[in-house]
Parts: sequence; C-alpha cells; structure tokens
Amino acid sequence: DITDGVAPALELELVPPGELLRVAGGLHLEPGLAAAAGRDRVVACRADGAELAAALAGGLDGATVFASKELLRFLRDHGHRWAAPPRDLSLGAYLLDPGEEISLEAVSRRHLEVLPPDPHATDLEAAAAGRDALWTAAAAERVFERVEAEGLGNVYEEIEAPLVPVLESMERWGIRVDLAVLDELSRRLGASLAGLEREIHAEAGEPFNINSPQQLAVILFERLGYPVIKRTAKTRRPSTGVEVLKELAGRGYRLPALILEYREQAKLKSTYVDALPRQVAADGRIHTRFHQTVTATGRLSSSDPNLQNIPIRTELGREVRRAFVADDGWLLVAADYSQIELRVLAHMSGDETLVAAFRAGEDIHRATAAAVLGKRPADITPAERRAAKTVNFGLIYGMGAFSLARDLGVSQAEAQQFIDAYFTRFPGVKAYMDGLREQARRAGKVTTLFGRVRRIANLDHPSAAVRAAAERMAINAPIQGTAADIIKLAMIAVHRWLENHDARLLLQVHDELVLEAPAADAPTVARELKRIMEGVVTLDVPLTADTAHGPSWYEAK
DNA sequence: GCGCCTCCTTAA
DNA sequence: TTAATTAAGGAGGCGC
Ligand SMILES: Nc1nc2c(ncn2[C@H]2C[C@H](O)[C@@H](COP(=O)(O)OP(=O)(O)OP(=O)(O)O)O2)c(=O)[nH]1
Ligand SMILES: [Mn+2]
Ligand SMILES: [Mn+2]
Repeated sequence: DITDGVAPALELELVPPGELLRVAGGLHLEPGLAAAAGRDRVVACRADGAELAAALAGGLDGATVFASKELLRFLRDHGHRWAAPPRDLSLGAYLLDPGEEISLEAVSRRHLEVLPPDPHATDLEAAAAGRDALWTAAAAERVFERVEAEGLGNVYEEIEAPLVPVLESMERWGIRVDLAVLDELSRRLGASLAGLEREIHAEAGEPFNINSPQQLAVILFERLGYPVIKRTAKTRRPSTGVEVLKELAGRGYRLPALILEYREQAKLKSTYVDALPRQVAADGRIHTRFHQTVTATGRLSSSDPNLQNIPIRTELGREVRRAFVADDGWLLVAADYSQIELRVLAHMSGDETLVAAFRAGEDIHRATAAAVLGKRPADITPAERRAAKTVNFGLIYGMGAFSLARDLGVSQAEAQQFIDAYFTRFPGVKAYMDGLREQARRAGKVTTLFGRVRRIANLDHPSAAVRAAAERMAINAPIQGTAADIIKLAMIAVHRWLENHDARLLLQVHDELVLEAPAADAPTVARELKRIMEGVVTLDVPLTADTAHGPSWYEAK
C-alpha cells in the first residue's frame, strides 16, 4: 500500500508519451508536461500538447485524473475525443463530501492518513507533477472504495460521469453577446446614476460615497438621525440593506427611496452591463465555467461570469437578457421545469392533496398568490406569482411567522394562521418533513431520489437556533438535490439527442436549459426539448416544462 | 497591487 | 430580533 508511512520515495522516470498510460493509475496533466503514477512507479513526460493529447486519447479507461472536464477540453482542443472516460477523483470526492473543499490537496489530506512521499527528480516541475499523480492514485483508491460502500456508485456512473462531456461542450460553445445592447444600457444607466447621485448628495447635505455601506450609515443614522432598524450579522453595524431602506422609505423619508433606485441601477451597471463585455472572447461569445463539485446539494454553479443569476425580476434588469443572443440565422430555445421542487416534494412526500393538485394540472404558485391576495387564480399577474413562489418555497423550507408576516405585510398572528392552514391542507408534507428530521438525526445524512447524499451536522447542537438551521438543510437538500439530479439526467439525454440533431446546448440555470437552433428548426427543437425533459424520469406527478424561443434570452423565457 | 473579509444584491 | 435553501460577484476597506 503506497500510502503506508514506510512507503519509500520513488525515483521519477522520464518517459516518452506512449508510456504514460501503461503506468496510470493516477494521471496529472499541465501545459507541456504529464505525469502518471501506479503502485510502485511514477513517470513524467515533457512533450508538446499535440503529442500528449494523441498519446492519451486512446486509453484512458484504466486511468484516474482529478478533473476530467479539463482533460477533455485539452483533448478536444487537439482534435481528439476520449474512447472511454478516465475515472474522476474530484467527482468521487464530491459525492462523499458535497460542500467541502474539493482540491487535490484537500481531498488527499481528507482521505489519506499518510501522504505519498514526493518523488525524486532533478526536474522540479516534473517532480511536482509526479507528486500530483501519486496523490491522485492514492486518494482515488480510498475515495472510490467509499463511493461504492456508501451506495454512491450509481450516481457517479449514471449522472456525474456522463455529465462531464456535456458540460465541456456547453463551456466550449459559449453564448453570443450583443455588445451594442450592453453599450446602450450602460449609457442610459450612467446618465441616470449621475442624476441620482446629485439628488442624493443634495438631500444628504454633503457628498459621500453612496456605494459604501459604512459611509451611507453615517449619513442616514448619524447626520440625519434616522432610526436604526436592523444591524449587520458580523459587525453589528447599522444595516443599510434593502429591507431597511424600504422600511425607512415607507415612513416617508426621501433619501432612502433615492438610495434604493441608485442601488438597483448601480448593481446592474457594475455587475452585468459593464462587466459582461470584459468576458466576451474573441469569438464574440461568453464561455462561462460550470462547476460540478461546489454546491452542497448537487446543483451546478457557474462562474467567470456567473450566468445563473442574470436579472429577470425587474423590467430594467431584464433588459440585460436582450444582450444574450443566438448565432446568425439561429434562435435561442429555452425550457424551464414548472414548479419543479413542489412536484419533487409531491412525489417524495406522497401527499395526496399535492399529488392530486398536480395531476389535475393546477399551478400551486398561482393558487398561493390567489389565496394570499383574495383574488381569482386567473387574475394573478406574473409579479404576484413570482412573489408567491417565494412564499411557497419559504414555507416548505421552514420560514417562520415572523418572516412571513414581514414578507406579506400582515400581522404575525395572521401569518401563523396561514402557515397552520398550509400544512393542514398538506398533511403528507408535514409527515414527510418529520420523517426527514428523524432520518437525518438517526443516520446523520439525507439522500435524494437517486441516492445522492448530504451529510448534516449539528442536528444535536445545544443551541436551538443552530439545530433548527440544520433541520432546514435536512429538509431542503433531498428536494433541491433531486431536482438537480433530474435536470442533470435531462442534460445527458438532450446531449445524446443532439448527437444527430443540429442544435447546441448552451446554458443550465438550475431547472432551465438554454439551447440555440437554426431558426427554422426552433419550434421542433423546443418540442423535442420539452419531450425529453418531461420524460427523463417518471414520478407520481407529471413533470412539465415550459418552452419559448426567440432572438435573445429576453424573448426565450 | 494582492488577498481576504464584509456588506449588499443578483438568480434558482 | 424571535432567521426559508442554494449559489457568485462588485465595491469598499483593511492588512501586507
Ligand atoms: N428555497 C428557495 N428555492 C427557490 C427559490 N426560487 C427558486 N427556488 C428553487 C425552487 C424552484 O422550484 C427552483 C426553480 O426555480 P423557478 O424560478 O424556475 O421556479 P419554479 O420552477 O418553482 O416555478 P415556474 O413554474 O418555473 O415559474 O428553484 C427561492 O426563493 N427559495
Ligand atoms: Mn421552473
Ligand atoms: Mn427556473
């Protein structure tokens, strides 16, 4: 066992590219350099990318790498594909400890009592690569043994591993950006912000940095003497957050209303309108990165830039979506699961009322909006339905009467009545949640429909608040995680369908897929996309997806 | 100038 | 305050 404390340091052998796959085992790749490690041998090879890619593409099935998406990008850059995928250590480690740091260093330290000693070599860079290959091989033995033992083999084989080539393709395609749209928005916002800034400084009686919460707090709560509504969590400073500004504006103060307007526009300009153009590559497209080992629940995340939080809720923010466009002669096609987590909850809880509602084609978000507002469901506006979404997800994930009352603008007593009525209407949901709490306490973990695990700490913490937070995580994770599993399966199925259809999968936004297709094919692609997404798994309630298509993401939603 | 933390805001 | 979940990013501010 090479992880034994007595394992001697190995001599690094320099080999030709063809030798790497005879040794791997663990495989590590960096520009111009590759290393491979087996039980008692570690080798490295300096060669140009084309040569390394050609040598590796053929026989990766016995190898383990830490991050296979990056290896695949390298192979595809050089015109290759892998005949069979290598095992991916980062994915195995993620399934064991989602939400923990997933780097080769962190994973090795977590899973090995003794790290393999560094190999000897005069080429220090090659030695470092060799060490990474050794760590990969050693950690993988432990990690994949545990993946099997904990019943995670199926999630690895059927979901995470087949998703890797899908994500690599999405990152490779990227999405086209119309810079003229952002330019125009930037000018409009710039002019508007300059005006707001003048008004704010005049109202405050002196110039200050509006973007600084610290300086703003001095103006609001010291110079102007407004009441402190709330304090920040870490430093206990007076909060200047949107909740506080809304409250102050509601009490008739003029400055907070101006600050709110300034905040919305400043955020749009700095985070999206002015930042996105800097991320556009030479091909006119933004190539976001999709991360598969970051979230605690099994969702993907997106960065550089994050394309999973592009504004949609305000009309001004939504304008940003006009900048995300299809290729010439093509259209964007998007599909979004309807009420996804509520449907998952209906299936997993078996609650008869909820199941019956979905079988009858009801829209629970709309029904909640109608109940809260005392309107007919047909009269609910999109904004009202959006607000009801927050209420529904808030309630099922443990929101209290205090927060609900604040959100709805009703008394705490009324809010409590609403919560009681909600769970009386869905008794199976309440029972399911009690069962989850029980299971989490007993096993220390909860699982999704497909067996993905999240371990939950602090369920017996002495503090009631910490304990309650852990319980909310225990209730959220199986539902959010199952929804994540479902769309990952859909992505794999869509990718397979695309092998012989002329369209491209570009983005995933948690329960939404964005494709582009030749304009003439867009209606067909939308129908097929819907069919695949709805049929990827059969639950006790129907899964439905809403589709749209158009020249930009603004219309395709 | 860089890394890190805090606060705030965006999305699902 | 007496706290619905999961993420990423920008600006300010600080230490180095
Ligand atoms: N806990 C929590 N989860 C949310 C929130 N917003 C969205 N989600 C989760 C639950 C949703 O089912 C899922 C997808 O978000 P969507 O905006 O697409 O909502 P949903 O599918 O429920 O409704 P839809 O029929 O698509 O309008 O993400 C939120 O504010 N809190
Ligand atoms: Mn949805
Ligand atoms: Mn959605």
